[in-house]
Amino acid sequence: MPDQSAVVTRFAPSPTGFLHIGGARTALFNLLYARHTGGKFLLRIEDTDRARSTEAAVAAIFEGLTWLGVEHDGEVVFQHTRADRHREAVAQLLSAGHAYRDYMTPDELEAEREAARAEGRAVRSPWRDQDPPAGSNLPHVIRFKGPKEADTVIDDLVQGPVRFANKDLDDLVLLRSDGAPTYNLAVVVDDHDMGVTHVIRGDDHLNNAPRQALIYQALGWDLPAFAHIPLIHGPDGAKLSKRHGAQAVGDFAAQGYLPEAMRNYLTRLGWGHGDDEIFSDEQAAAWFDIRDVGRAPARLDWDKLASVNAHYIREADDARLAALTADAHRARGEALTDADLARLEAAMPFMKTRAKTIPQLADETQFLTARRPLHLDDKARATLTDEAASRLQRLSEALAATTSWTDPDLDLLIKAFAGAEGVGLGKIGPNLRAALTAGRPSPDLSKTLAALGRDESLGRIHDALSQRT
RNA sequence: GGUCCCUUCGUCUAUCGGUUAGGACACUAGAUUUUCAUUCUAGGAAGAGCGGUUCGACUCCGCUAGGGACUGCCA
Repeated sequence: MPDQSAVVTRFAPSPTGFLHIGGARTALFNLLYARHTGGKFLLRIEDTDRARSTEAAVAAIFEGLTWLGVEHDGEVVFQHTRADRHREAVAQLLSAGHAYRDYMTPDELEAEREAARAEGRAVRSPWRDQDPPAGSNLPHVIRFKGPKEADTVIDDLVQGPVRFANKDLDDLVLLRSDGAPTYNLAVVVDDHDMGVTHVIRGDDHLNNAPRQALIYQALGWDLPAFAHIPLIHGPDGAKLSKRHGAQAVGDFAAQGYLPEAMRNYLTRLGWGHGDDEIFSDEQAAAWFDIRDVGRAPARLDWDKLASVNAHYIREADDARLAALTADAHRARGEALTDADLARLEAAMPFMKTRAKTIPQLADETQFLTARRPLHLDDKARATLTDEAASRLQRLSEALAATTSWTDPDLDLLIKAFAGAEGVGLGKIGPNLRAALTAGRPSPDLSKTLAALGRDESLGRIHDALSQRT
């Protein structure tokens, strides 16, 4: 016997563009709440507006959610396939006197809208309380006939109780003149039929909630719990848009953020669990309660996102990071060899602590994939005096002679060499580094040598020596 | 214009009437250091304003200001 009290949440995007980061967070909160309560998380595509919905947008939503790791339970519901069921609900409303046919022309509607705005009242149709015109074959929409007295209170899980006066609510269009159902009708019917118990969505829908609640009541259905979460804003506090650098989840993927970092960051944005900043998916599910979500819109903070990302990069598998970093190199037009790939992976344990994003990791590993001969700049050449060059030559010979080309041993070798030469590392490091990387950032010299390998290292030193003027 | 929502360090947040208002990111200073980073230590930084309620308000109420959403035969 199914548990009648089990929680069912859903994410219901409309496929009219990319998957917005705010939508992604809404999906994440729905997922988290479902996991927290042991319930189900469903996905529904709100494509009742056939003209604006596209296949590409549907694909972008699936792709974005998959990348983020927000996986739904059960089959995806496409809202437009349920139009007959929606019309059935409207027929029920009509026969019960909770809906009416509205024959206003576009011009009449426009005039009424202006009048209503000027008078500071809700839009009203004269057909609400009038018999259909003669013939009644005329084009018309079907509107909900809501009560005009009393109040409707939405006991929102995030916003608290919110009271709306019914007289301020206009009569929603349920069916368009072509017979197609509208959003406000479809959400109610679908959420009910899908058994949704908790409607968690952006707070841009808070004003729709009372109208939808009235439809539930007219249909004789129980109301789900509502939770309207604040939207995500850009760093400047304005609604997130293109000029903020990213708004689609695909943008974040392309900019080198890891999905697990995005989940952590997005969960923490607008929600908190004491002082916890970094937490696993399991912890998030265990701690997350929709009631703890904040009521104020949160701003996207690139620095903090980068910091969280840096943490997850350090935790990530080396082979996975090497592959992502290789992709970033290729995206810059570099052709990588198998040797490059091998070096990338071997170097990852100590390279991944140096970057906050994948593109940065590509920057940091440039010294690995650069092609011989590396070109020394004037300054580097100038530092390669006769004395420095002959010392570098001796170091090269010492390196060539070693039988253990590993980080700790190379480190010992360099220090022993400096001791034998009677100079500090400062007399050796800069020249060796210039020869090895030609100014590119690189880790400890011993690590740089180890990552490059014996042949490449020796070759680069040889190249540098031959560039003396 | 109308309806509704929001307001703690620069940012994300903790606090659920009594705290030196805590943490994280960012920032500043110092230490470490063969480049660039990292790491470590220390530091500055907040309750929008005004009235109430209360022995006592960041926490409760009201007003003001500022931000935002909606006001579609879009979702």
